[in-house]
Amino acid sequence: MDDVRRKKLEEQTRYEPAEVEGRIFAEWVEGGYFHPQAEGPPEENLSVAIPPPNVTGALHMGHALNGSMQDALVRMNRMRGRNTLWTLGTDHAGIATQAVVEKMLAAEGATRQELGREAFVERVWAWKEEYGSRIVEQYKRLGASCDYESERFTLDEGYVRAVYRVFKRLYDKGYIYRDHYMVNWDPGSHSAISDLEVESREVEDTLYSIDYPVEGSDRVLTVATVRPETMLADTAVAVNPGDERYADLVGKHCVLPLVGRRLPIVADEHVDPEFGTGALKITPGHDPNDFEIGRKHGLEEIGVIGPDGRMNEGAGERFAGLPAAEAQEAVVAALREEGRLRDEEPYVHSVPFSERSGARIEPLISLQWFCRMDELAAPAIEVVERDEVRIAPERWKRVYLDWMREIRPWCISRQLWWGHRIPVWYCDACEETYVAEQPPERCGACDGPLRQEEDVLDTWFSSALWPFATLGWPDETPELRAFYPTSFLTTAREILFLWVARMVMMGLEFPGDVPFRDVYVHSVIQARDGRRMSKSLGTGVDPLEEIDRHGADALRFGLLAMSSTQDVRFSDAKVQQGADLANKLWNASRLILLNVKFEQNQSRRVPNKARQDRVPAAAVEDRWLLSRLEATIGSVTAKLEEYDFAHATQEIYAFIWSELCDWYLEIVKPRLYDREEDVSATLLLALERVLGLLHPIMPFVTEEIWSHHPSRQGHLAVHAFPEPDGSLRDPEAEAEVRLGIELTRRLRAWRDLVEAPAASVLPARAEGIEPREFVGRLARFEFERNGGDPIAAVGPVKILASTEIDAEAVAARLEARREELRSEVRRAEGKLANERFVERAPAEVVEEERRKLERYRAELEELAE
RNA sequence: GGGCGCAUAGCUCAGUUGGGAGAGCGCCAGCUCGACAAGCUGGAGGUCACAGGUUCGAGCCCUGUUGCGCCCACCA
Repeated sequence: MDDVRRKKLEEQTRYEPAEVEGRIFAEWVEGGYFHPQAEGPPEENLSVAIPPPNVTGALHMGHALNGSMQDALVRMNRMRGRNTLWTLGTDHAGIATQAVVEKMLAAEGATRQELGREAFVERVWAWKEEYGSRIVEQYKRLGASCDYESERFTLDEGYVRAVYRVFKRLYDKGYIYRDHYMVNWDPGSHSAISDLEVESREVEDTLYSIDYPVEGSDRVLTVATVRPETMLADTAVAVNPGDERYADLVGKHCVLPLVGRRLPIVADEHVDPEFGTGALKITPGHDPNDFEIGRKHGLEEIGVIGPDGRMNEGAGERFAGLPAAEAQEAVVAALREEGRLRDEEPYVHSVPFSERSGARIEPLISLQWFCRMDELAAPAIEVVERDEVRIAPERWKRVYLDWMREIRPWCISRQLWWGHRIPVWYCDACEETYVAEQPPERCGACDGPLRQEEDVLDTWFSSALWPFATLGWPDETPELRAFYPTSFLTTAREILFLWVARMVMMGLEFPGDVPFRDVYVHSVIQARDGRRMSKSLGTGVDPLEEIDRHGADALRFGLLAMSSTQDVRFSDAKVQQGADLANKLWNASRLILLNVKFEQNQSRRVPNKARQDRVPAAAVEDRWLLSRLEATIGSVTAKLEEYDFAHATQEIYAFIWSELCDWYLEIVKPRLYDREEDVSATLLLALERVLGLLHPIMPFVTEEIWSHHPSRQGHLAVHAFPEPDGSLRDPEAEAEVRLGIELTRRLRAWRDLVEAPAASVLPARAEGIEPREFVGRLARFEFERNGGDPIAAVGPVKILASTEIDAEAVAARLEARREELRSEVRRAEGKLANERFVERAPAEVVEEERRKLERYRAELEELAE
């Protein structure tokens, strides 16, 4: 060790993540450790495709948690020698990105329409080049070991080819089609959106009851609606076929107030006779249900509200041009004037809103592209049923399957400019349509000019191809051969349908295999107060601030420790715990590295009685430590493999803090200061294995400490992960040291109870056992062969009279313990007196109870006055 | 309307197949012990939401109730 580095170890009593992290990360990247060769079969390799963050995005806690999980598993497998790829990239995020750039334009007083499509798209690209890598840089801060050398983007050249290939093939199979259909129109983003991008919220509206006169009669049908302005588009009135009140009216007509249109009265099961009057106005142009009913009965479809949210010509001169909300007031006023408004009352109901823009959805009929899902879903259902794609926790498997079995056509076209422009060309002259991966020159039929479809594809259409498009599909690339299918996906449940399900369908349809073997659905980290973390609520916790404050390792540890299968509140204490652990490990390492005896040729020595060629004379505590570490490695590794990060972190924390630092280091300090060989070998080996085990979770501090370890050859990031080594297990050593620890604890507790001065060394005599040396040292007792009368007993240890101890405190303590024991004896006796317990409980449980009773009685006797 | 999840220490959460309730933080008391005061040692603190049931025995299994959260769904 050179002097400068040694000096650093000696002087730096606190671990400083800020000083370490940037430097270490640069070393990893320089080492090229994160960029694998495309070799070997996928089942031997490990690959993960990062859920691509939006280019507009900033790293939030969800990314940080997800990234911590993936990185833990990726790093563990890389260290195990698997050829490991973690694909990185970003998503063009159509609506979000377009909105950001439009906002910039607005600040300049411009609009995208003024700019024109081509110039606007150029502006977005320019924006992307400048700001789009922000989130990638933020992943680096987290320590994520992604392959930064081959970053992908859903709009890069190769990716577009994949998207067009998929579109063309699905079109040729007849799955993709164009239709006039009811869609969720988002007036905010000015585009259609899919069902999955709609959320419903409770809204208080007014329910209006309107009288529709029946033609040729003085009867009226009273219908109820919260959106009276849509009555202008009514084309029927429906009643339930079983409703006797209206049986005679079915087949007759109503007259639509204000408009005068004749509306057929139809019978349809959908109508609930219990609701209102049992008569339902039918507006196929502006209500999804009515649309269905309308198609069933062949009703006319009239649109009165346009994509701009204003009434169109169909609404009639009186209302055309008004925004829908104003039109509503005008229609109500007009109805009131005509005496058709029977009633109005407050009404709370759920209303669809756009998740993208927050605007209230305007259902309307428009010409859009759709993708039929039934055929794609069928195999995607099977692979999950057969666990070829395993979804954990189990309950999400059912959620996935339930949704897939009810899947409906997907509206894939968006009225945006930023995205994959749909690869369809129209000939206006002869009405031919061309779908192609490459733009056709001219119309093949009439040689006329072609015009490309204006719409772009839903962003999720391209995201669905992520696991294979990033690997070069549709080409048969070496990357695709080596890394597809990917190994696992960790994700938040909110994109289970939006993204995960669609990847499974597309993976099976195109490369022909599942996109990943495991899906782990992790918890959502809520704000500290239990609300959702959200920018608009101001409840977000910024991961980068946490990294600045506590270090990336601390944040990673904290997030993994607080993760769960259920939602959890963000816990500052867990992040702090991570920071404390990094500091603890740093200081323990200083103690070790500055005191061990080390020579090059003994670096791999393993003290263990089972390894006669090594150090047969190793002390029992050395064997205890290595055995405990071995158990911890096995358990932590298993937990990481089953995505149980919370318990993995807790176990490794407990091992380092309690067993390594609180016990082993304290026990061996005298030997360590003597630079004793066995203890040095034990500590160097243990430290190496601990650093390896913890590295996937806390990569920076472990790498930094490793840089001071005398056995170091190369970076820890590519050092061997500690493999299970059964020869290090030593149950006898574990049992023996455990007894010593127990005794030390009881003796310390006894001292505290009788308020013995902290620095005093008390006289004692051990009977029937020979306590290990450390017991007396750590508990501050001097064991004597003879000595005077005992004044108290702690297990096999008799404590002797001493001027340091208050006799009254001892007496009180003894009486308290006797009372405790008497109570335990009563409890055990009662239990054993219960014949049904003795008869029916398993023999070993009863036997255990008897043993306890004996123990309590023996101790009570020992303490008898 | 359907489905799922959650109620355990002051706080945030663990509790695997039923067999004397745990962690971290916080709190109390004591410690400048040659790594770490972001430390060390000891301690207090819980009718496991409520009510029934099954069982020799229930935080855990069953039924119901209450409260909170999430997802799905076309009742105007």
